[in-house]
Amino acid sequence: MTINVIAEMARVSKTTVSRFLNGKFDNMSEATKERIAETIAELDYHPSRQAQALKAKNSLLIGISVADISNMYTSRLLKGISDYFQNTIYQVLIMDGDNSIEREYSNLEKMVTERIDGIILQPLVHQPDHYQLLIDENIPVVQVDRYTEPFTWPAVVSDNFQKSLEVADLMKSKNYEEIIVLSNHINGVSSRMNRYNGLKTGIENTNITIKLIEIDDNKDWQNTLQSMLESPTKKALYALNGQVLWEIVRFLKKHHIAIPDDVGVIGYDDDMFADMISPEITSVSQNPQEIGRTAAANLMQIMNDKTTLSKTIRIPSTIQMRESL
Amino acid sequence: MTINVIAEMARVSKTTVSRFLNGKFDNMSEATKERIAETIAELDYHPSRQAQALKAKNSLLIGISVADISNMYTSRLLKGISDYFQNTIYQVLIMDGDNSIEREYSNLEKMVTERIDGIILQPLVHQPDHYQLLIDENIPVVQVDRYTEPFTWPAVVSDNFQKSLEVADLMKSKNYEEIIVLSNHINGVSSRMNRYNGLKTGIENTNITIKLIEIDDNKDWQNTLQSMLESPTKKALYALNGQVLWEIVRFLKKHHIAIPDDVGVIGYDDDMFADMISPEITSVSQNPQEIGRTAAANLMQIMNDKTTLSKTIRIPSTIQMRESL
DNA sequence: GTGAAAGCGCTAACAG
DNA sequence: CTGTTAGCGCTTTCAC
Repeated sequence: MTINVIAEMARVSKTTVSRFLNGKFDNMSEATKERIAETIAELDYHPSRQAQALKAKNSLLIGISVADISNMYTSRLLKGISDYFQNTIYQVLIMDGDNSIEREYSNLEKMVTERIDGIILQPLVHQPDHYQLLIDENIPVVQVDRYTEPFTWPAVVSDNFQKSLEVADLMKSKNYEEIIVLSNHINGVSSRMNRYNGLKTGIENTNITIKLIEIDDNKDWQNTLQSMLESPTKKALYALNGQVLWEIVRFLKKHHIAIPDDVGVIGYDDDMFADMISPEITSVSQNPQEIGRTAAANLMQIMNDKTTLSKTIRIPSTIQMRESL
Repeated sequence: MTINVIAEMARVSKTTVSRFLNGKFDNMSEATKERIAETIAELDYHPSRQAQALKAKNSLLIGISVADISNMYTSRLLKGISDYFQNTIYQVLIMDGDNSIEREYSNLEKMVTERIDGIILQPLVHQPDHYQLLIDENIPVVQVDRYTEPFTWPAVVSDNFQKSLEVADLMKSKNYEEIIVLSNHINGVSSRMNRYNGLKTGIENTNITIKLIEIDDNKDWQNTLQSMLESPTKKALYALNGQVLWEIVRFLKKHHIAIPDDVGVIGYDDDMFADMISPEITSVSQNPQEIGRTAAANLMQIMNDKTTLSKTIRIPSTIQMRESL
C-alpha cells in the first residue's frame, strides 16, 4: 500500500497525492481532492514515516532515556512527557537504562541510529564527556531529574538544594542532634548531591552532626544503621529517595524502633502511601509529571528555535508535614 | 554522515561498505575490511535506520500500547518488555492510552504510520472489531493483562478467574457472609470480569452474597459503601486492582473502620506497601514483569514464524496471606 | 574481491 | 491545476 497505488487508483500522479497528504490544496481541483480522499479512505492508506523521514531528514522520533523504568518517579515523569508529545507530530522512543551505564550508552547509540530528533535524558553519569556521542551528533538534549557538570545541556529538576535547607530548618526547630542520611550512591547523581549538600549547608554553625550511609556501597547498611542508632543523641533519618525511604521504614518496623520517639524520619517522594502508614511519614513531594511536561516543552522549543537555552529549570517540591518527624 | 562519505573516504564503493555493515565478509580482503572499519570508527558513523527500513520493509520498531503509563503495574510490565527487547535488534515505541479510547486509537494509527513490526497491546476495548485497523494491516499482536473476545490475538494474562476461586475459598473458610467487590468499570475489561466471575463461581451454593460497586460509574461510591457497611452481617471488601485497594484502605482509615474486625479486606496487586501498614493487607500479587517478558517473547516468535499461536497464556499470581482478612 | 545500477516510498523543484 | 524527474541512504542483483 504505497503512494503509487493511491496515485494510480485516483488517476493522478503521486506528486498530487503527496500534495494532498501534506495539505497543499492551493491549486487542487475539488474533484481531484475528493477522488484522492476517497481512495485513501477506501484503502485505509497511511504514508510511510520511514520514507518521509528519509526525505525530510527528520525522524519525528524523540528518545527518552530513563535510569529505571520500574519506578514510581519514572512512571509519573513519563506520563508528563507522553502527555506533551501526544498532541505533536513526534513519537516517543522510551529506553530503560536499568541503572547500567553500559546499557544506557548502548541505548543512546541506538537512538543515534534511529536518527531521533531530540533526547530527554536522565543521565546515569555526571561527566558530560561520557555523552560526547550526543554532542558530536549535535542532538538537542534536555536533562531531567539530574544534570551533568560542567554545563552542557539544560536540565529540568526539583529544587533539591533549597528544599534540603528547609529540611535542615525543620531539624533545628525540632532539636534533632544527629541526622543520618541514607541514599543510593551519591557521587555523580546531582539530585542526591544537592539534597545532601543542602542539608549540610543548612546545619552549618549548629551542633547537629550528619552521617551518611550509601546503601549500595554497603550491603551491610542495616547493621551500620543499627549501631548508629545505639547512641543516646536525638536522631533523625533522611532518605534521599522513595525506595530508600520505604526500606528504612520497613527496617524500623521490623526492629520495633518507634517513629518518631526512637528516631525521626523524613524522606523524598511522597508516594500515595506516606499518609497511610502509622505514623504518617513526613516527606518531600516532587512533581515528576510537571518535570516531564516542562522538559518536553523545552526540548520542543530547542528543536524549533535551534536556540539552546542555557539554564537549569527548577520545579518546586513541597514538604508534606506529617507525624514522623 | 552517510554511507557514501564512508565509501569515498575508504576508497571503496558503497556496496562494499554495506557488505561490511551487514557482516558479509565472505569475499572481502583484510585490507579493505580494516580500512572501512577505521573510517567508520573515525567518523563515528551510524547507518540510518530509516533508509534501512525503507529498503528492508521492516522498521524494527515494536509498539507498546498501555492503558495508563503512570501506574505501578504498567511500570513493571514495561520493565519486562524492555528487558526482553534490549538484546534484540528491535526498538520499543511506548504509547500511553491514558485510559482514553480515542487516544488509544490515535496511538495505534501512529504505530501503523511508523510501520511498526509488531504490537503489544493492553486493550481498552473488548470488541476486536474496534481494532480492525490492525487486523487489516496484518500486524502481529500480542495482548497483555486483558484480551478481546471472541479470540483474535494471543494474550498473556494473570490467572484471574482461578485466583478468584481461591479468594472465594478463603471467604468461605473465614465465614464471611457478604462480599463487596470494588472495581473500576468491569465491562469490557477481561481481567476484571474474570476476577469478578471467579468469585461468583466460587461462592455458588453457599449463602454468601456479593455486591458490586463500580467506582467510576458512581462518584458517590463512598456513601454507597458506607451504607452497605451498616448491616450487621460479616463482610469483606474485595478490590480488583491496586489503586482501588488503596482508595478503600484510605477510606476505612479515615472513617475509623477497623480492619479486619469491622470489615475484612483483600485486593489485587501486592505493592511494596501492603505489608507496611497496620494491619498488613492480604493481597493478590501478580507478576507483571513476567507477563511483559512472556508477551515480548511470544511476539518475537509470531513475527519470526508467521505462525499466530492461538492461545491465552496465564501467568500465575499468588495470594499473600496477611492480617486484613 | 569489488562495483554499477536499480529501487524501496516519499517530497519538491521545475516545467507546462 | 498537474505531472516529470531527481534524489534522500541504504541493500542487492548482476556483472566483471
